[in-house]
Amino acid sequence: MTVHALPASSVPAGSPDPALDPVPLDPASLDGAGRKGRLHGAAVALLRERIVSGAVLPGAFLREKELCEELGISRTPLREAIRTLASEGLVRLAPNRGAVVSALDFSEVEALYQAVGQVEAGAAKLACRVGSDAEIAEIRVIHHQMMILYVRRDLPEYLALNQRIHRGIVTASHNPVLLELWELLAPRVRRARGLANHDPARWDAAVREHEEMLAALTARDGARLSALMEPHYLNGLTVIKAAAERAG
Amino acid sequence: MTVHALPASSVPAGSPDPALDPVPLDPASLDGAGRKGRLHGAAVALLRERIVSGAVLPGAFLREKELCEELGISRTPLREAIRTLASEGLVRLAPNRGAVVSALDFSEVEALYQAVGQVEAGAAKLACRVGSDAEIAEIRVIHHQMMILYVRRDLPEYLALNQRIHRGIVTASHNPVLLELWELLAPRVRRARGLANHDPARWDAAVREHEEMLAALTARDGARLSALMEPHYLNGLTVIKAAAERAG
DNA sequence: GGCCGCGAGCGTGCATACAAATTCCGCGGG
DNA sequence: CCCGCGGAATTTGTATGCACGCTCGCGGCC
Repeated sequence: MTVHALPASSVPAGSPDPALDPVPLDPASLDGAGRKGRLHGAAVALLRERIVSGAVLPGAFLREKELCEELGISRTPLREAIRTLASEGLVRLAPNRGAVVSALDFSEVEALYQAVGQVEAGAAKLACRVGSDAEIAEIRVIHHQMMILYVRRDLPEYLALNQRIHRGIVTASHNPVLLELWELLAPRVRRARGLANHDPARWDAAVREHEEMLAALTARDGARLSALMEPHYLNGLTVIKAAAERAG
Repeated sequence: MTVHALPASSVPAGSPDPALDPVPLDPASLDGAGRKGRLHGAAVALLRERIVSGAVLPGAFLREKELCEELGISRTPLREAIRTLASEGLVRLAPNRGAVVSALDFSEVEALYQAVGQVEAGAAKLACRVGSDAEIAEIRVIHHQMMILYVRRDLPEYLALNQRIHRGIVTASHNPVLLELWELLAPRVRRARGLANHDPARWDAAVREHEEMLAALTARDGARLSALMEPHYLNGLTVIKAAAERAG
């Protein structure tokens, strides 16, 4: 797993000292997901993307001073950003010793997928009961768009729409707590997914499962949709397990 | 809105100005649940207890300066504490407008109970599969202790053991993510429970359900235990709904 | 030669000062 | 009498300085 040892992926190698190049933040990371102030939310988004994408390795320490100079912000918003990441489970906080990017062994991923599957299964039951026709129709539209990307073998865009479908089902449950749990786990899922290169056979199977899921959702068969979604994530676990065993 | 006239439950009324009485924090709140430093963790525990117990009403603003003077700490750890509470869903963060204690109407509680029931149902299945005999035996012990408190009509202690049983089942699932989700939701559950005075009829029904749950757990019948636990919370919802309708 | 104690360096935890944003109150105009 | 507007006060967001705790390396001791 050759991840670059260079901690910063966004800073070009032109300026040797990041402190002399105080670009206040990458404006591209200024998405609407920021919670409070602009700096805090931007720092969360940037660091989260770095961890999820694997730009920083598990076990790496997040030193405040270093990140402050790199991002061009102060320690106060950075500390709050790190705390937010800790609540998402991406980093672990050691008392008086800072934050370390959490490990991601196979058992953790298995537990994560079980939990997400359970959340989605519960949301699926509710979505079939209380979801609006418009919401289900939108999911169907995204599904078909995703199928186009499947035949085109456009994996990144496929995964993006895939996530939107799953999120849409949880949203259709009209249960803000389930949605909150799902949003909390979503970054970790994206991170785990990056561990294994997507297996073509698994991709085909996942598409078939999605076809069945859409049918169950259209029929508003909550029990069937729930039974389909709960193992949906676990089915993909075998690929990750194989990759983890190859990597040691 | 008449939020508590007495801001501090721990500060005796002897000193009119809390700023002149910088008791650094109530040592009783210095429990081990604190995450990082002592001040931050203690502030979290104290504020959380206040919200859960209803000492501060929904919709009340958490003004930083006021709480700082009252707790005798600075704004930095207090802000991190508020952020932790926000991640637990006890307060909501408004950009540039501070933190407000989240509302708790019936639909929110219903969503919360559905979510917690789903998490516990998933954990129940796993606990029956991978839980150790020692863990199940401990749950059985607590169950019997709880039954003693039931016949004694000792509601507070009963609820404490009740929570330990539910937590024990999630722990026995050996799934740290499910446990994390459960711990995240637990304060909100305790808070919602305080809304309604416990109904005797519901108490009897809950005890019968717990008897069935213990039987299913002892038999390691995951499907049955899961089917029992998922509606277990929702059954108690009717009492809260009645209380909410009485209160308007 | 190996083990223990100790001090320097580093990094986090906390406190405080400054700045931006929002809200509320008062005033003038319609 | 109601609405719009401007300024001051309050409150959050950010930056920075100080102090404690931890780690690690060196010197002394067994």
